Amino acid sequence: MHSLNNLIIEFYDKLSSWEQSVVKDTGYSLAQVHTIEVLGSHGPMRMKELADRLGITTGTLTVQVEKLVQFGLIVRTPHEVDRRSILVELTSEGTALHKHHNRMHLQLTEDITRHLDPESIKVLTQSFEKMNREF
Amino acid sequence: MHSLNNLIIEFYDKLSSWEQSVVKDTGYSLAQVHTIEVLGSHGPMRMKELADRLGITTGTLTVQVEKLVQFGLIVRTPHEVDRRSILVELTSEGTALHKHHNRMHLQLTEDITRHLDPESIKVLTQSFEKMNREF
DNA sequence: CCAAATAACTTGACAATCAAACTAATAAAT
DNA sequence: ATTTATTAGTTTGATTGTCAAGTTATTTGG
Repeated sequence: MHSLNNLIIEFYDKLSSWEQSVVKDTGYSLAQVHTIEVLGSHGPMRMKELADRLGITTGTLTVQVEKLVQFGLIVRTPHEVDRRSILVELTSEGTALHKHHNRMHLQLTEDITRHLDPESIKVLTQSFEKMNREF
Repeated sequence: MHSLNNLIIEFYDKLSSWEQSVVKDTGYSLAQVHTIEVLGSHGPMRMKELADRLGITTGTLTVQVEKLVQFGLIVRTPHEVDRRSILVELTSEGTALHKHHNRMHLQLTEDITRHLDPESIKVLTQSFEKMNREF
């Protein structure tokens, strides 16, 4: 258990470093790419929901979104029923960035699992499913 | 492979959120606790090495270390042979913080793996070992 | 209908960060 | 051995990410 704990911490650290270097190559900041990632994987959403998912306040997000709009990565559209809200969604350029980032992630997953046999990958997948449920 | 990739991303996200909330409870910042963690798990080291491990510049670290010294979590001692260098190490209070944080991590690991059978834990451990080697 | 809650925005104040310039010490080259 | 280049750490100035608190517009609940 102790060693598994250390391995998880090490895994997390290495993933952080990897993410940082991959993001740097895009020319956008970590916070910016993270925002794109959330929108890309969950679809358009309100400011409030996006802020919650990112773990930041809506005040911070307002500024962040402003920049991403200027970059042409996202657009703001009024919410159809709630006029207080606005929907944030990716432009085609934002979608392209998300897809690119996703491909990097997939490539990493392939790279780090290349010495695992099919049975281990199966157990690993099931274990991640169970662990993710317990957070 | 695709689903494993998504599970890893989800795992990473959840671990990030967990870390953020656990760190917030300590009253110290994420960057500060991270510094303590590295010193706690690798022992005293020079500024340069610490900066490299944290993925920041020595300029940033100088400021960061200054604060941690003021908090009484770390101390600076001159390097015995290289007079350009400084060794940074945890005080007993810093060590206590590290131990506390470590216990939180261990508890989390126990919590998220509680529905895994011993054989899965074994495979999971081996898989993490192999994956960590491939980064 | 009105009070309370909610969504987004604005502003002011800090952290954290980097790059570049700087000092001191060591290592390398000739 | 003397000079040159490299390395360790610090300082400074600018930028980014962040929050808390206050603002406005809208919706919801009593």
